[in-house]
Amino acid sequence: MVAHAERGTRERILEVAETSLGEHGYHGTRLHQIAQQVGIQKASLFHYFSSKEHLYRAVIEEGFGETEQVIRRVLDSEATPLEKLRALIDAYVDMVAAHPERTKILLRQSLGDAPAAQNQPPELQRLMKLVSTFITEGERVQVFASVDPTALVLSVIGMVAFFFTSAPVIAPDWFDGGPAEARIERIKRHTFMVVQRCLVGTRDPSSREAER
Amino acid sequence: MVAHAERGTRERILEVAETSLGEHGYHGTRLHQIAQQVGIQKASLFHYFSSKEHLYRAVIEEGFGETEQVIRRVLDSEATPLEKLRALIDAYVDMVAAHPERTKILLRQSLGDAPAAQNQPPELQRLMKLVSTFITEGERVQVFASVDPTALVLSVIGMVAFFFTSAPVIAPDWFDGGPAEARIERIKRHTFMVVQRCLVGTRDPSSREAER
DNA sequence: GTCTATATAGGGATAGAC
DNA sequence: GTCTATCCCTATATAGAC
Repeated sequence: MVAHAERGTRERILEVAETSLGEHGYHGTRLHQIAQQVGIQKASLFHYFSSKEHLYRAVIEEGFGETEQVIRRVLDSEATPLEKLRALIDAYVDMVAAHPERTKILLRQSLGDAPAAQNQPPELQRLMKLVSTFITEGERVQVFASVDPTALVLSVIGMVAFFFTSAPVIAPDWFDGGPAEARIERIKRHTFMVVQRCLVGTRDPSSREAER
Repeated sequence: MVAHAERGTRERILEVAETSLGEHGYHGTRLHQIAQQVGIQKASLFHYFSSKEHLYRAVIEEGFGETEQVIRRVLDSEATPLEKLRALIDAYVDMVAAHPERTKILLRQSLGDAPAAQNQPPELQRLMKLVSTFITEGERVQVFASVDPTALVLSVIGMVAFFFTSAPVIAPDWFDGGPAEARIERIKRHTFMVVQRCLVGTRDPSSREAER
């Protein structure tokens, strides 16, 4: 929102840490390297974050906070459920594409990459609820076909995250073919296709219009 | 296939290591703990594997080898493409359910959880090709609708893996409700539903029967 | 093949000057 | 608020006896 040509050291640390945590995971991340990339000494990190674990928390919270805002903005908008669905997927895919490291952290987090105690991230669960409630509501109003909403949301999160984080490794030909925008479009289209066929389903749209 | 009441120490190490690597990732895994769980001294591990990295490779190879066998068996069987599709999903879901740790390793591996050099696992890429070729073939013979086969395979891998590895953390209510068998069935049904709607698509089955 | 003991290194974290 | 120096611990790996 604000032009920040001059970002504070704290922000730079968070940014570099996000990349490193995504790339190497919590245990694979070296504070030494973060400091080096920021251009300060390792000891100086401890002026901003009292421990590696605190730094990790800060990164997580920033990432999820932003994601949640994006989701909420879409859900609170004035639009039909189907439009919201598309907007939701668009926004999510854009976010993942713009911040693949953040997505990797999300995936790692849900694989149990955390330092012991804090394995249950309330942020993630809250996000889940938010979206699956939307789908349940759509079902209730008979706009969506009846499916397991949680399963569907999990599917989409897993699928899209997998596209951007794992596909480069296990299907490089597919991923690297063409420019980034084309890839993003392709993934949006595919994802929406899948969701739509599940939620609007086998009945074709024309017959559904008549239904109401 | 063979009754193995007496397994060698090497096998026990591999088993324990698989669990630990799945749970904590490469960098989070402590050889000390593996040894402890096996019931030997840490130093004894080095009699079987010359380094942590070699142990990691061995675990990976064993896991993927078995997975590939399962997939091949299904693809080589005598069955219609649609039956194979269902068998493929069933087999994959069963495998993931039986070895969630192995699946976590797969996910971690594709997130880049490897010790530097070996980031490109040929096993994974080979597996991908195997399945997407099957789908392409089905398309060519006009049994399947025309979709991006790679995207679809990635979707299924990502989705199912996510169900078993991440859902327990981010949607515990959904995951833990009821006995394991019911959960596995639920996931199979959902996954097949998604794939079927994508591949067999909007045309309904009755009209397709007439087609051939 | 398994042990005890030890080498060696690297990583997180602190102390204290500037 | 950033630095240098250093503490302390833990982790991988090796040496060599049994």
